[in-house]
Amino acid sequence: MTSRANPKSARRPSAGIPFGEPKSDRLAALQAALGAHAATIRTRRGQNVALAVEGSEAAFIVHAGALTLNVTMPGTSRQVVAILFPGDVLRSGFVPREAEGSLVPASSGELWRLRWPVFAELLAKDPAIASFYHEAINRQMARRAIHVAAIGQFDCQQKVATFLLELALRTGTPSSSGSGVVFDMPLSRTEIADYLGLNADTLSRTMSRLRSSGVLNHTERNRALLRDFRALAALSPAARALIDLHGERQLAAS
Amino acid sequence: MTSRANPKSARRPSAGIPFGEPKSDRLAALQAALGAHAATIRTRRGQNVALAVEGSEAAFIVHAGALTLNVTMPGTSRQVVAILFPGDVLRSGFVPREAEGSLVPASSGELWRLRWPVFAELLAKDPAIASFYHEAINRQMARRAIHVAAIGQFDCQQKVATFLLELALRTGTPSSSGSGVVFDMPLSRTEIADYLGLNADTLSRTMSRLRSSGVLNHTERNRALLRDFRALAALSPAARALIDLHGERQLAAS
DNA sequence: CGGATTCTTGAGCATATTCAATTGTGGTGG
DNA sequence: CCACCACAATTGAATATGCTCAAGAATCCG
Repeated sequence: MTSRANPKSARRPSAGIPFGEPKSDRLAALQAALGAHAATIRTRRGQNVALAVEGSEAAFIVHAGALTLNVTMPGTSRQVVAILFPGDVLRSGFVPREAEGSLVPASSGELWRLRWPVFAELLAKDPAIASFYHEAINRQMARRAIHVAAIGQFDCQQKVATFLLELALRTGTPSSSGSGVVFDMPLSRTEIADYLGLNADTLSRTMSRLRSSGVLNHTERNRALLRDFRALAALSPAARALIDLHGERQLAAS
Repeated sequence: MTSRANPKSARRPSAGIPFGEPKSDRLAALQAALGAHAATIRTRRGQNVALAVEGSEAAFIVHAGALTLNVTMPGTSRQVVAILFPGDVLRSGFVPREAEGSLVPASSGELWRLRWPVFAELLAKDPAIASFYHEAINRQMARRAIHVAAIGQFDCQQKVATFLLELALRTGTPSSSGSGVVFDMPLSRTEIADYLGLNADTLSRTMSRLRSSGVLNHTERNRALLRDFRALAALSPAARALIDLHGERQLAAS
């Protein structure tokens, strides 16, 4: 990982856009290191994953698929606190009690679960696991900072643009037809709205506007084609931060 | 630490309200364990604390005082991502690059700083340090979840009530005159507004309303007297979650 | 193909923002 | 000690942005 305050980091905002590639090799190595300590959970959209194992704290590692981490305060609608993708880590204590926390798969995938004390032990013993964990926490904290800034300061269109950008960077692949990016839409409109602190109606309107302006294009129900990446990036104040964050791995390889 | 999903945790929402007490003993023990590895930084309100040491990542531990962690996306106003109090931990990687991150003391206090690799080493070697760190991350993640829910879903009054509640629980002490709680207001109106994703004008209006309804009372400039804790708690959907989160230490002692 | 769910879209409304004027506070120097 | 300044906080009136509610269209699923 490059150092944070490197005065001139080798980012190329105008050149190739760095899209997330599966880090399956690294996760596979991790799985080997975790050995028999981790329970594998196959996830299916909408089911509820229990945040604790038999009353004790647990650690989760996302292997495949996407999940939403939700919180609901009494009298208000649900808030999607984070969207978890492969490589992300969750400790059940990250969700406040008395807040109706829930972990809900947005698509089918796989999850590894360990009891926290066991995982803590592994963290102390295995430097590779520790490094993975600290990296993951680092990334997730940074992502949350961007998320907080988005829901706190952005207007509706900026929020939506930021969300689409995030999705494109994390799960998108360059489209076969050249200039665009295609990516899955694992979340429903309501879920996206709850993630962005928006009304579902307002969100729908905004996305329609993006579609009619030619930036976006729904091919199928749960799939999107981003026609103009640059135009979308120009709509999101967080574009540079997001590209920097998600392009990190790509940079290391270049 | 109590297990997260203990079916009937021994919380007493209606009985005594658990206010934060200084954990100076635990922090003192930590300081001893950190030994000569940590640099001590005295903070003064408004100064800017560099997030990196000579270009490499750093870890910070708050010993005294309060700090704001800020992020500013181009074209939008600053967002206060978190307010850090004694016992909180920050790794410079938690702040996304390209987001104009800054760490700014809200009051005078003290900060310990280590190079990240050194701290990571200590984490692996010293179980007490590891446990402290994981606890801190746990708490901060949970707090951020509440914060996200607040800026995403709450209306103006709920946001303000939640903020005041958080401050009262984290830094307040029962007032000498009996029923109230007094606490410092380390943040300016603008900073509070940026923390809550509100306009400073709107915030001021809302606080005036709370004051005229008798819940709140400014004694001096940077000090507040919370007259009616229960009334304020009733205004915040996050009240239960916050009390649960900040009352934990108190419970352990009881 | 029908029924349920999700998504879209419009019209009216409410809440928070903007902008500007005013008051209050703290610091500095005469 | 007071006058002065700069800055922070308060408040009002007008505006705008996103929300609510309700109806219709599209999509999914059995």
